[in-house]
Amino acid sequence: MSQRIPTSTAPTLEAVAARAGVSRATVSRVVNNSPKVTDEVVALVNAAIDELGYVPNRAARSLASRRTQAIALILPESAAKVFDDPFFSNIVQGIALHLADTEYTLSLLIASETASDKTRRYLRGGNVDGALVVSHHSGDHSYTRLGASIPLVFGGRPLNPSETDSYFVDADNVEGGRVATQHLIDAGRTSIAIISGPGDMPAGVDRLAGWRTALRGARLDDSLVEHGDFSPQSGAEAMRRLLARGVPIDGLFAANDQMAVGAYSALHEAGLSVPHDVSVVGFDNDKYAPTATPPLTTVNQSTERMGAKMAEVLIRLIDGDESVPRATRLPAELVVRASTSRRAE
Amino acid sequence: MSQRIPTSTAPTLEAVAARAGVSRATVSRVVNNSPKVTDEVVALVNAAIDELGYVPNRAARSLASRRTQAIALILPESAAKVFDDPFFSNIVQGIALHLADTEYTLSLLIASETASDKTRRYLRGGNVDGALVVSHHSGDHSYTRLGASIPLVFGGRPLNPSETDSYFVDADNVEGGRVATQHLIDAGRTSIAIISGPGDMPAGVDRLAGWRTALRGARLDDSLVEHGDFSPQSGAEAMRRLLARGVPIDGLFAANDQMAVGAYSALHEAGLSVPHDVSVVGFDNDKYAPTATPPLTTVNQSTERMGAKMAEVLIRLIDGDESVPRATRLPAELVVRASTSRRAE
DNA sequence: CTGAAAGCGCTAACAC
DNA sequence: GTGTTAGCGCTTTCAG
Repeated sequence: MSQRIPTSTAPTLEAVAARAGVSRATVSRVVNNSPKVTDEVVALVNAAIDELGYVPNRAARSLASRRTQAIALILPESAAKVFDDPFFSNIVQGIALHLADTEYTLSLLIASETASDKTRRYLRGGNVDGALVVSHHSGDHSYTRLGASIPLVFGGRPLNPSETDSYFVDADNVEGGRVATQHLIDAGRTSIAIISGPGDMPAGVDRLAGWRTALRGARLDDSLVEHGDFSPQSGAEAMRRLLARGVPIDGLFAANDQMAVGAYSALHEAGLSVPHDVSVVGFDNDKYAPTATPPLTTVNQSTERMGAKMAEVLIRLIDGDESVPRATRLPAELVVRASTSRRAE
Repeated sequence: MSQRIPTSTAPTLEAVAARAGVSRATVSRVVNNSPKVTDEVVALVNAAIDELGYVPNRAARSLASRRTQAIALILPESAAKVFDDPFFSNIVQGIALHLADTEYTLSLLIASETASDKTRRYLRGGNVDGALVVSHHSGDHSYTRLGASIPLVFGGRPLNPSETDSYFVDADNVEGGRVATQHLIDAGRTSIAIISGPGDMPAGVDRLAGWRTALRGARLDDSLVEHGDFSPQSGAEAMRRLLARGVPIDGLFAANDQMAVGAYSALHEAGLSVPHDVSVVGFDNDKYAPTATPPLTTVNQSTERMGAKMAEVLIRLIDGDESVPRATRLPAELVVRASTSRRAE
């Protein structure tokens, strides 16, 4: 009554073999879709499998084949805020959904920076066939070295060019920033500021680069730059600093939606209306964007698709596919909402 | 160049044994903290482990010990919205953080209702030592049967009393509902309505029961009930129906924050002010609560702690702890904000 | 195309 | 306390 009896009900491959009147090797072949088995035998074995409700034991399989059929997702952020951020949520979701169609299992590792040693051991211990590393910060590319012992795919490009030999998938931040800014330009805005991200985060750097490209292309001033840390508060503060410069501003590109919304309040304080006085474009198309007042024009980077793509690339890597490019960039598309409008002539 | 060479660098237990001059069994004992090993030998073995950078192979260990050191988290919701909901995000986080202190690994399973057969197979295939099942809906207790073959812990109590023999951890919704309502009563409110959840969701039912208990205790009318589906829209609609009854209402308890916020707009339409005319209490203390206008008084159910508790209970179950109670209820605490005020005399 | 045999790396009785 | 001996359930050469 009190012991957990080992599930004697779990049929083994051997039982299936006996039931089907073949050898264990053959059953194994069928289970693994080996092409070299007669159709008849396949049917026979499958019947036995169904009758017995056989499910292969993953540990045994993994021990014998030296593959785990599992991949790790490492979230090195300060754990406390990991899931608050829609960015992470969506990535996880994209990964999970992609994996649902495969035989792979997802192991979630929240590696607080201090525990990253434990994490390393885990990854090197043959627990997973590969790992996905996601972070907003670039420092977390400290995992890079592990790439030698196990396939690794990063979400977001590495900041450091010397680490350019790691695999990553990233939104096309440069192009996204360019398109966002061009939209402002096309609407007749001529004094366009940016609230950029921290200088050590590739996403921020790249979006800034896109903004600059667009402005230079239109021969407009590209000196209206302030930095935030992607939080709404920092967006509001950056906006105040921009306004304090005394230069009239009629367009704003914020490197993410949260800062854009923060900027809203600073603009409001200053008696400026959005989009009339200042048109605003954000980035991310997170769930606050459509419900902001006014709804925010932004760049959609489909984080979910990014997660799926990361999983896809990793699996190809695990399968030894040599043709996978180091960098995969996902297209960024503009989503126009009410925060931008043509400038009245 | 093109093959993924098996990590020949991974030292085995045998190598450690040789290095330390002991048997493999002894190394195994040390690795597993067996009490019956001399301190000297332990030191010797650990030294060898460090020098070699030995990491036990999980598959082998699991095959031999018949334990996987992994647990599954099953999210049976329509996958699309799983991570949008802070409820899930926080639970996952709580689980992940708790597990970080253990030897257990978390496998994420997003089981779309249709795929639940694949999920069952997975769970029965000896892939995990136990599983956590989280859902807003009660139908998902369809996993209950699996409880016989593998330890299972549910998030949220089962709706059906016949399933009362499964393990679950839940917020104390009844008490939470009572406290929320009592707060309104204490503030001098005498006509207190509720926007409850769907009748088939335990959380809704329990919160309603708490509301009723408080009102009856104060001998107040408990007929002002309308149901919503936990969405803001449904909250607004339910509020309109309540107002349409023609009975003056000066207090409202909404079964979750999102419906409370929905009710805000309906009250606003009707020209009623919060908290002056109608004081409002929500439930969940989700992230919209503090930023609503006015900030919402609500019941905090600490979903993150719930996740952690679920993991804790499951692990105790896996360890054969017989003393774990079937039900674990987490205290719900009132968080007072500006949406409630004393009624002017 | 199928079977036989040899492990994968570790744990768990059982002896000593 | 420590070593010996069997496997855990599966994959994988190697024959046939």
